[in-house]
Amino acid sequence: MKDVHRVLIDKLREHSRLSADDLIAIRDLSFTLRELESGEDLIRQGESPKGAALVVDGMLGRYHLQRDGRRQFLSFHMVGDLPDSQGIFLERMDHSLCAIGHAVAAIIPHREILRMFEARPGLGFAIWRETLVDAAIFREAITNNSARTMKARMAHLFCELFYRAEVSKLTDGNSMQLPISLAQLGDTLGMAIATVNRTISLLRASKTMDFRYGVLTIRNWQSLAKIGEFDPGYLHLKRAPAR
Amino acid sequence: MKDVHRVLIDKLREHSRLSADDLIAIRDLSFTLRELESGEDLIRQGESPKGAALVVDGMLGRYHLQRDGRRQFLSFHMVGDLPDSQGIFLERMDHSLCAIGHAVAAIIPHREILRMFEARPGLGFAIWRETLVDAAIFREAITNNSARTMKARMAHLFCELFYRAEVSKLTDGNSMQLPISLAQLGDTLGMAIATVNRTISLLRASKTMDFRYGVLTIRNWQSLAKIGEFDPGYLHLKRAPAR
DNA sequence: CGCTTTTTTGAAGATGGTCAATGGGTGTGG
DNA sequence: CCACACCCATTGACCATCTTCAAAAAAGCG
Repeated sequence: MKDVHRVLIDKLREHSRLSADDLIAIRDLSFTLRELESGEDLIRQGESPKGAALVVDGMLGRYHLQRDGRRQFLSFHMVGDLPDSQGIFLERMDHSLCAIGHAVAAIIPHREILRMFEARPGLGFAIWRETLVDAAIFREAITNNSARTMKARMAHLFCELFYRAEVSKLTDGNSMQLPISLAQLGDTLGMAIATVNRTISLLRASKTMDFRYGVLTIRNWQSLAKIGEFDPGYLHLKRAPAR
Repeated sequence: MKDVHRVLIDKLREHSRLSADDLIAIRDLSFTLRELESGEDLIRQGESPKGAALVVDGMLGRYHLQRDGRRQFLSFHMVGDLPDSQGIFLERMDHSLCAIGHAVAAIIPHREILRMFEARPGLGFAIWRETLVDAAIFREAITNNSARTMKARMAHLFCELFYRAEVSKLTDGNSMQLPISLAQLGDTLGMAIATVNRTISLLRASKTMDFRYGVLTIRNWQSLAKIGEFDPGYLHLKRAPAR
């Protein structure tokens, strides 16, 4: 069984110093586990959650549901992320949250989180910081989907996901689990599924990466990062991987 | 002379209740005024600001500077906004901030803001909430630039700007100041300048809006909102305009 | 009033979307 | 164990849209 509190602690320690009292405060948080099958929604646009989700296993994705029923994916979240921490202060969800592949989330009641913030402001600042990095990732997505070529766009997304996974020790050598379909990639990068396929073929041909069976493999990080114009500064990480 | 503290108080009151002590804490904040001419940078990508800017007059814009020198605008900020409040917790700027037309900003030292958060957590929550709405606006921009037609994209941007301006009482009837060039609109929406012009012509022809001489005029809000698929929910405003 | 910047318009070409068909892999039920 | 069905990936062809390039008109500025 996974230590849920530990997952949060490790995540916050990626950038913030936690005191002994901070650790106690985190360990005091209660939660309920929720297991999700691939594609299942954890919360939907318009709803008002009473708790915040912590990714404990697998991956979650945020998406806007459009009028015509199509989806626009906004971001992907891995173990340790708090993908709907905004719900603590914003009443209604302006987007939905679903499982990308099989996933497990711990739901922590807002009221306990707020109590923790009052008692230990530093923890509030640490989580605030998380939400700010989130925003930086959104900003980068705006630029990615608005100003880059299809090839660069896709390379950038893969670079970001792999880099973040590596920082959180979720990679396996040069590979990582990424149980996402081409259609979902299209809904993320704003391209038609045919283009997604052709673009992936191009990247494969360039020997910089491979993506098959829900597994992303990096073959040449330097080249891939160059193609995707990937500069990890916007992730605001203190402890960057060696690459 | 404008009352800088009042600008911030009014902004926070758009969604948060402030106590008498909160008001005192805000009034205790010191600041330095900075006047910017059109296009001038307030802070650049990579720098580490020591204070946060509050828009006191005019408009500021955030943008990514790309390798090839082109810009991608990320958001626009009006009187009352704190466009770089993220700088309080994130060391380095991952984007730049410039004046859109003539503008005035008040720079408030981070250290005083942090002291205020410790003393009055509720004010921290109010500003945190601001940064979360910011993130929601970024999310909407991802969807806008990735999944909408050129016409819808532009209509949506104009709807958002006008709606936000109206909430902050910055409109003049059906018009607002928007001293932005077509080239900048292109760098915002991810379209070539020729397309920007042709798209604006389309919207003009539809009698839903006009945009000339740095002034945006709404002629038919309902239609424009429909064209842009604009639903203000993501702005998380408590007090919505009558429209 | 002359200069610069911005807007406007036209035409050609590139790019990506749409549509349609094929193939591979997996799971189910007979 | 095989047949079938379904989902997803793959590929090709055509077409619509947007970008690029170029040039003229209009507006802003000293």
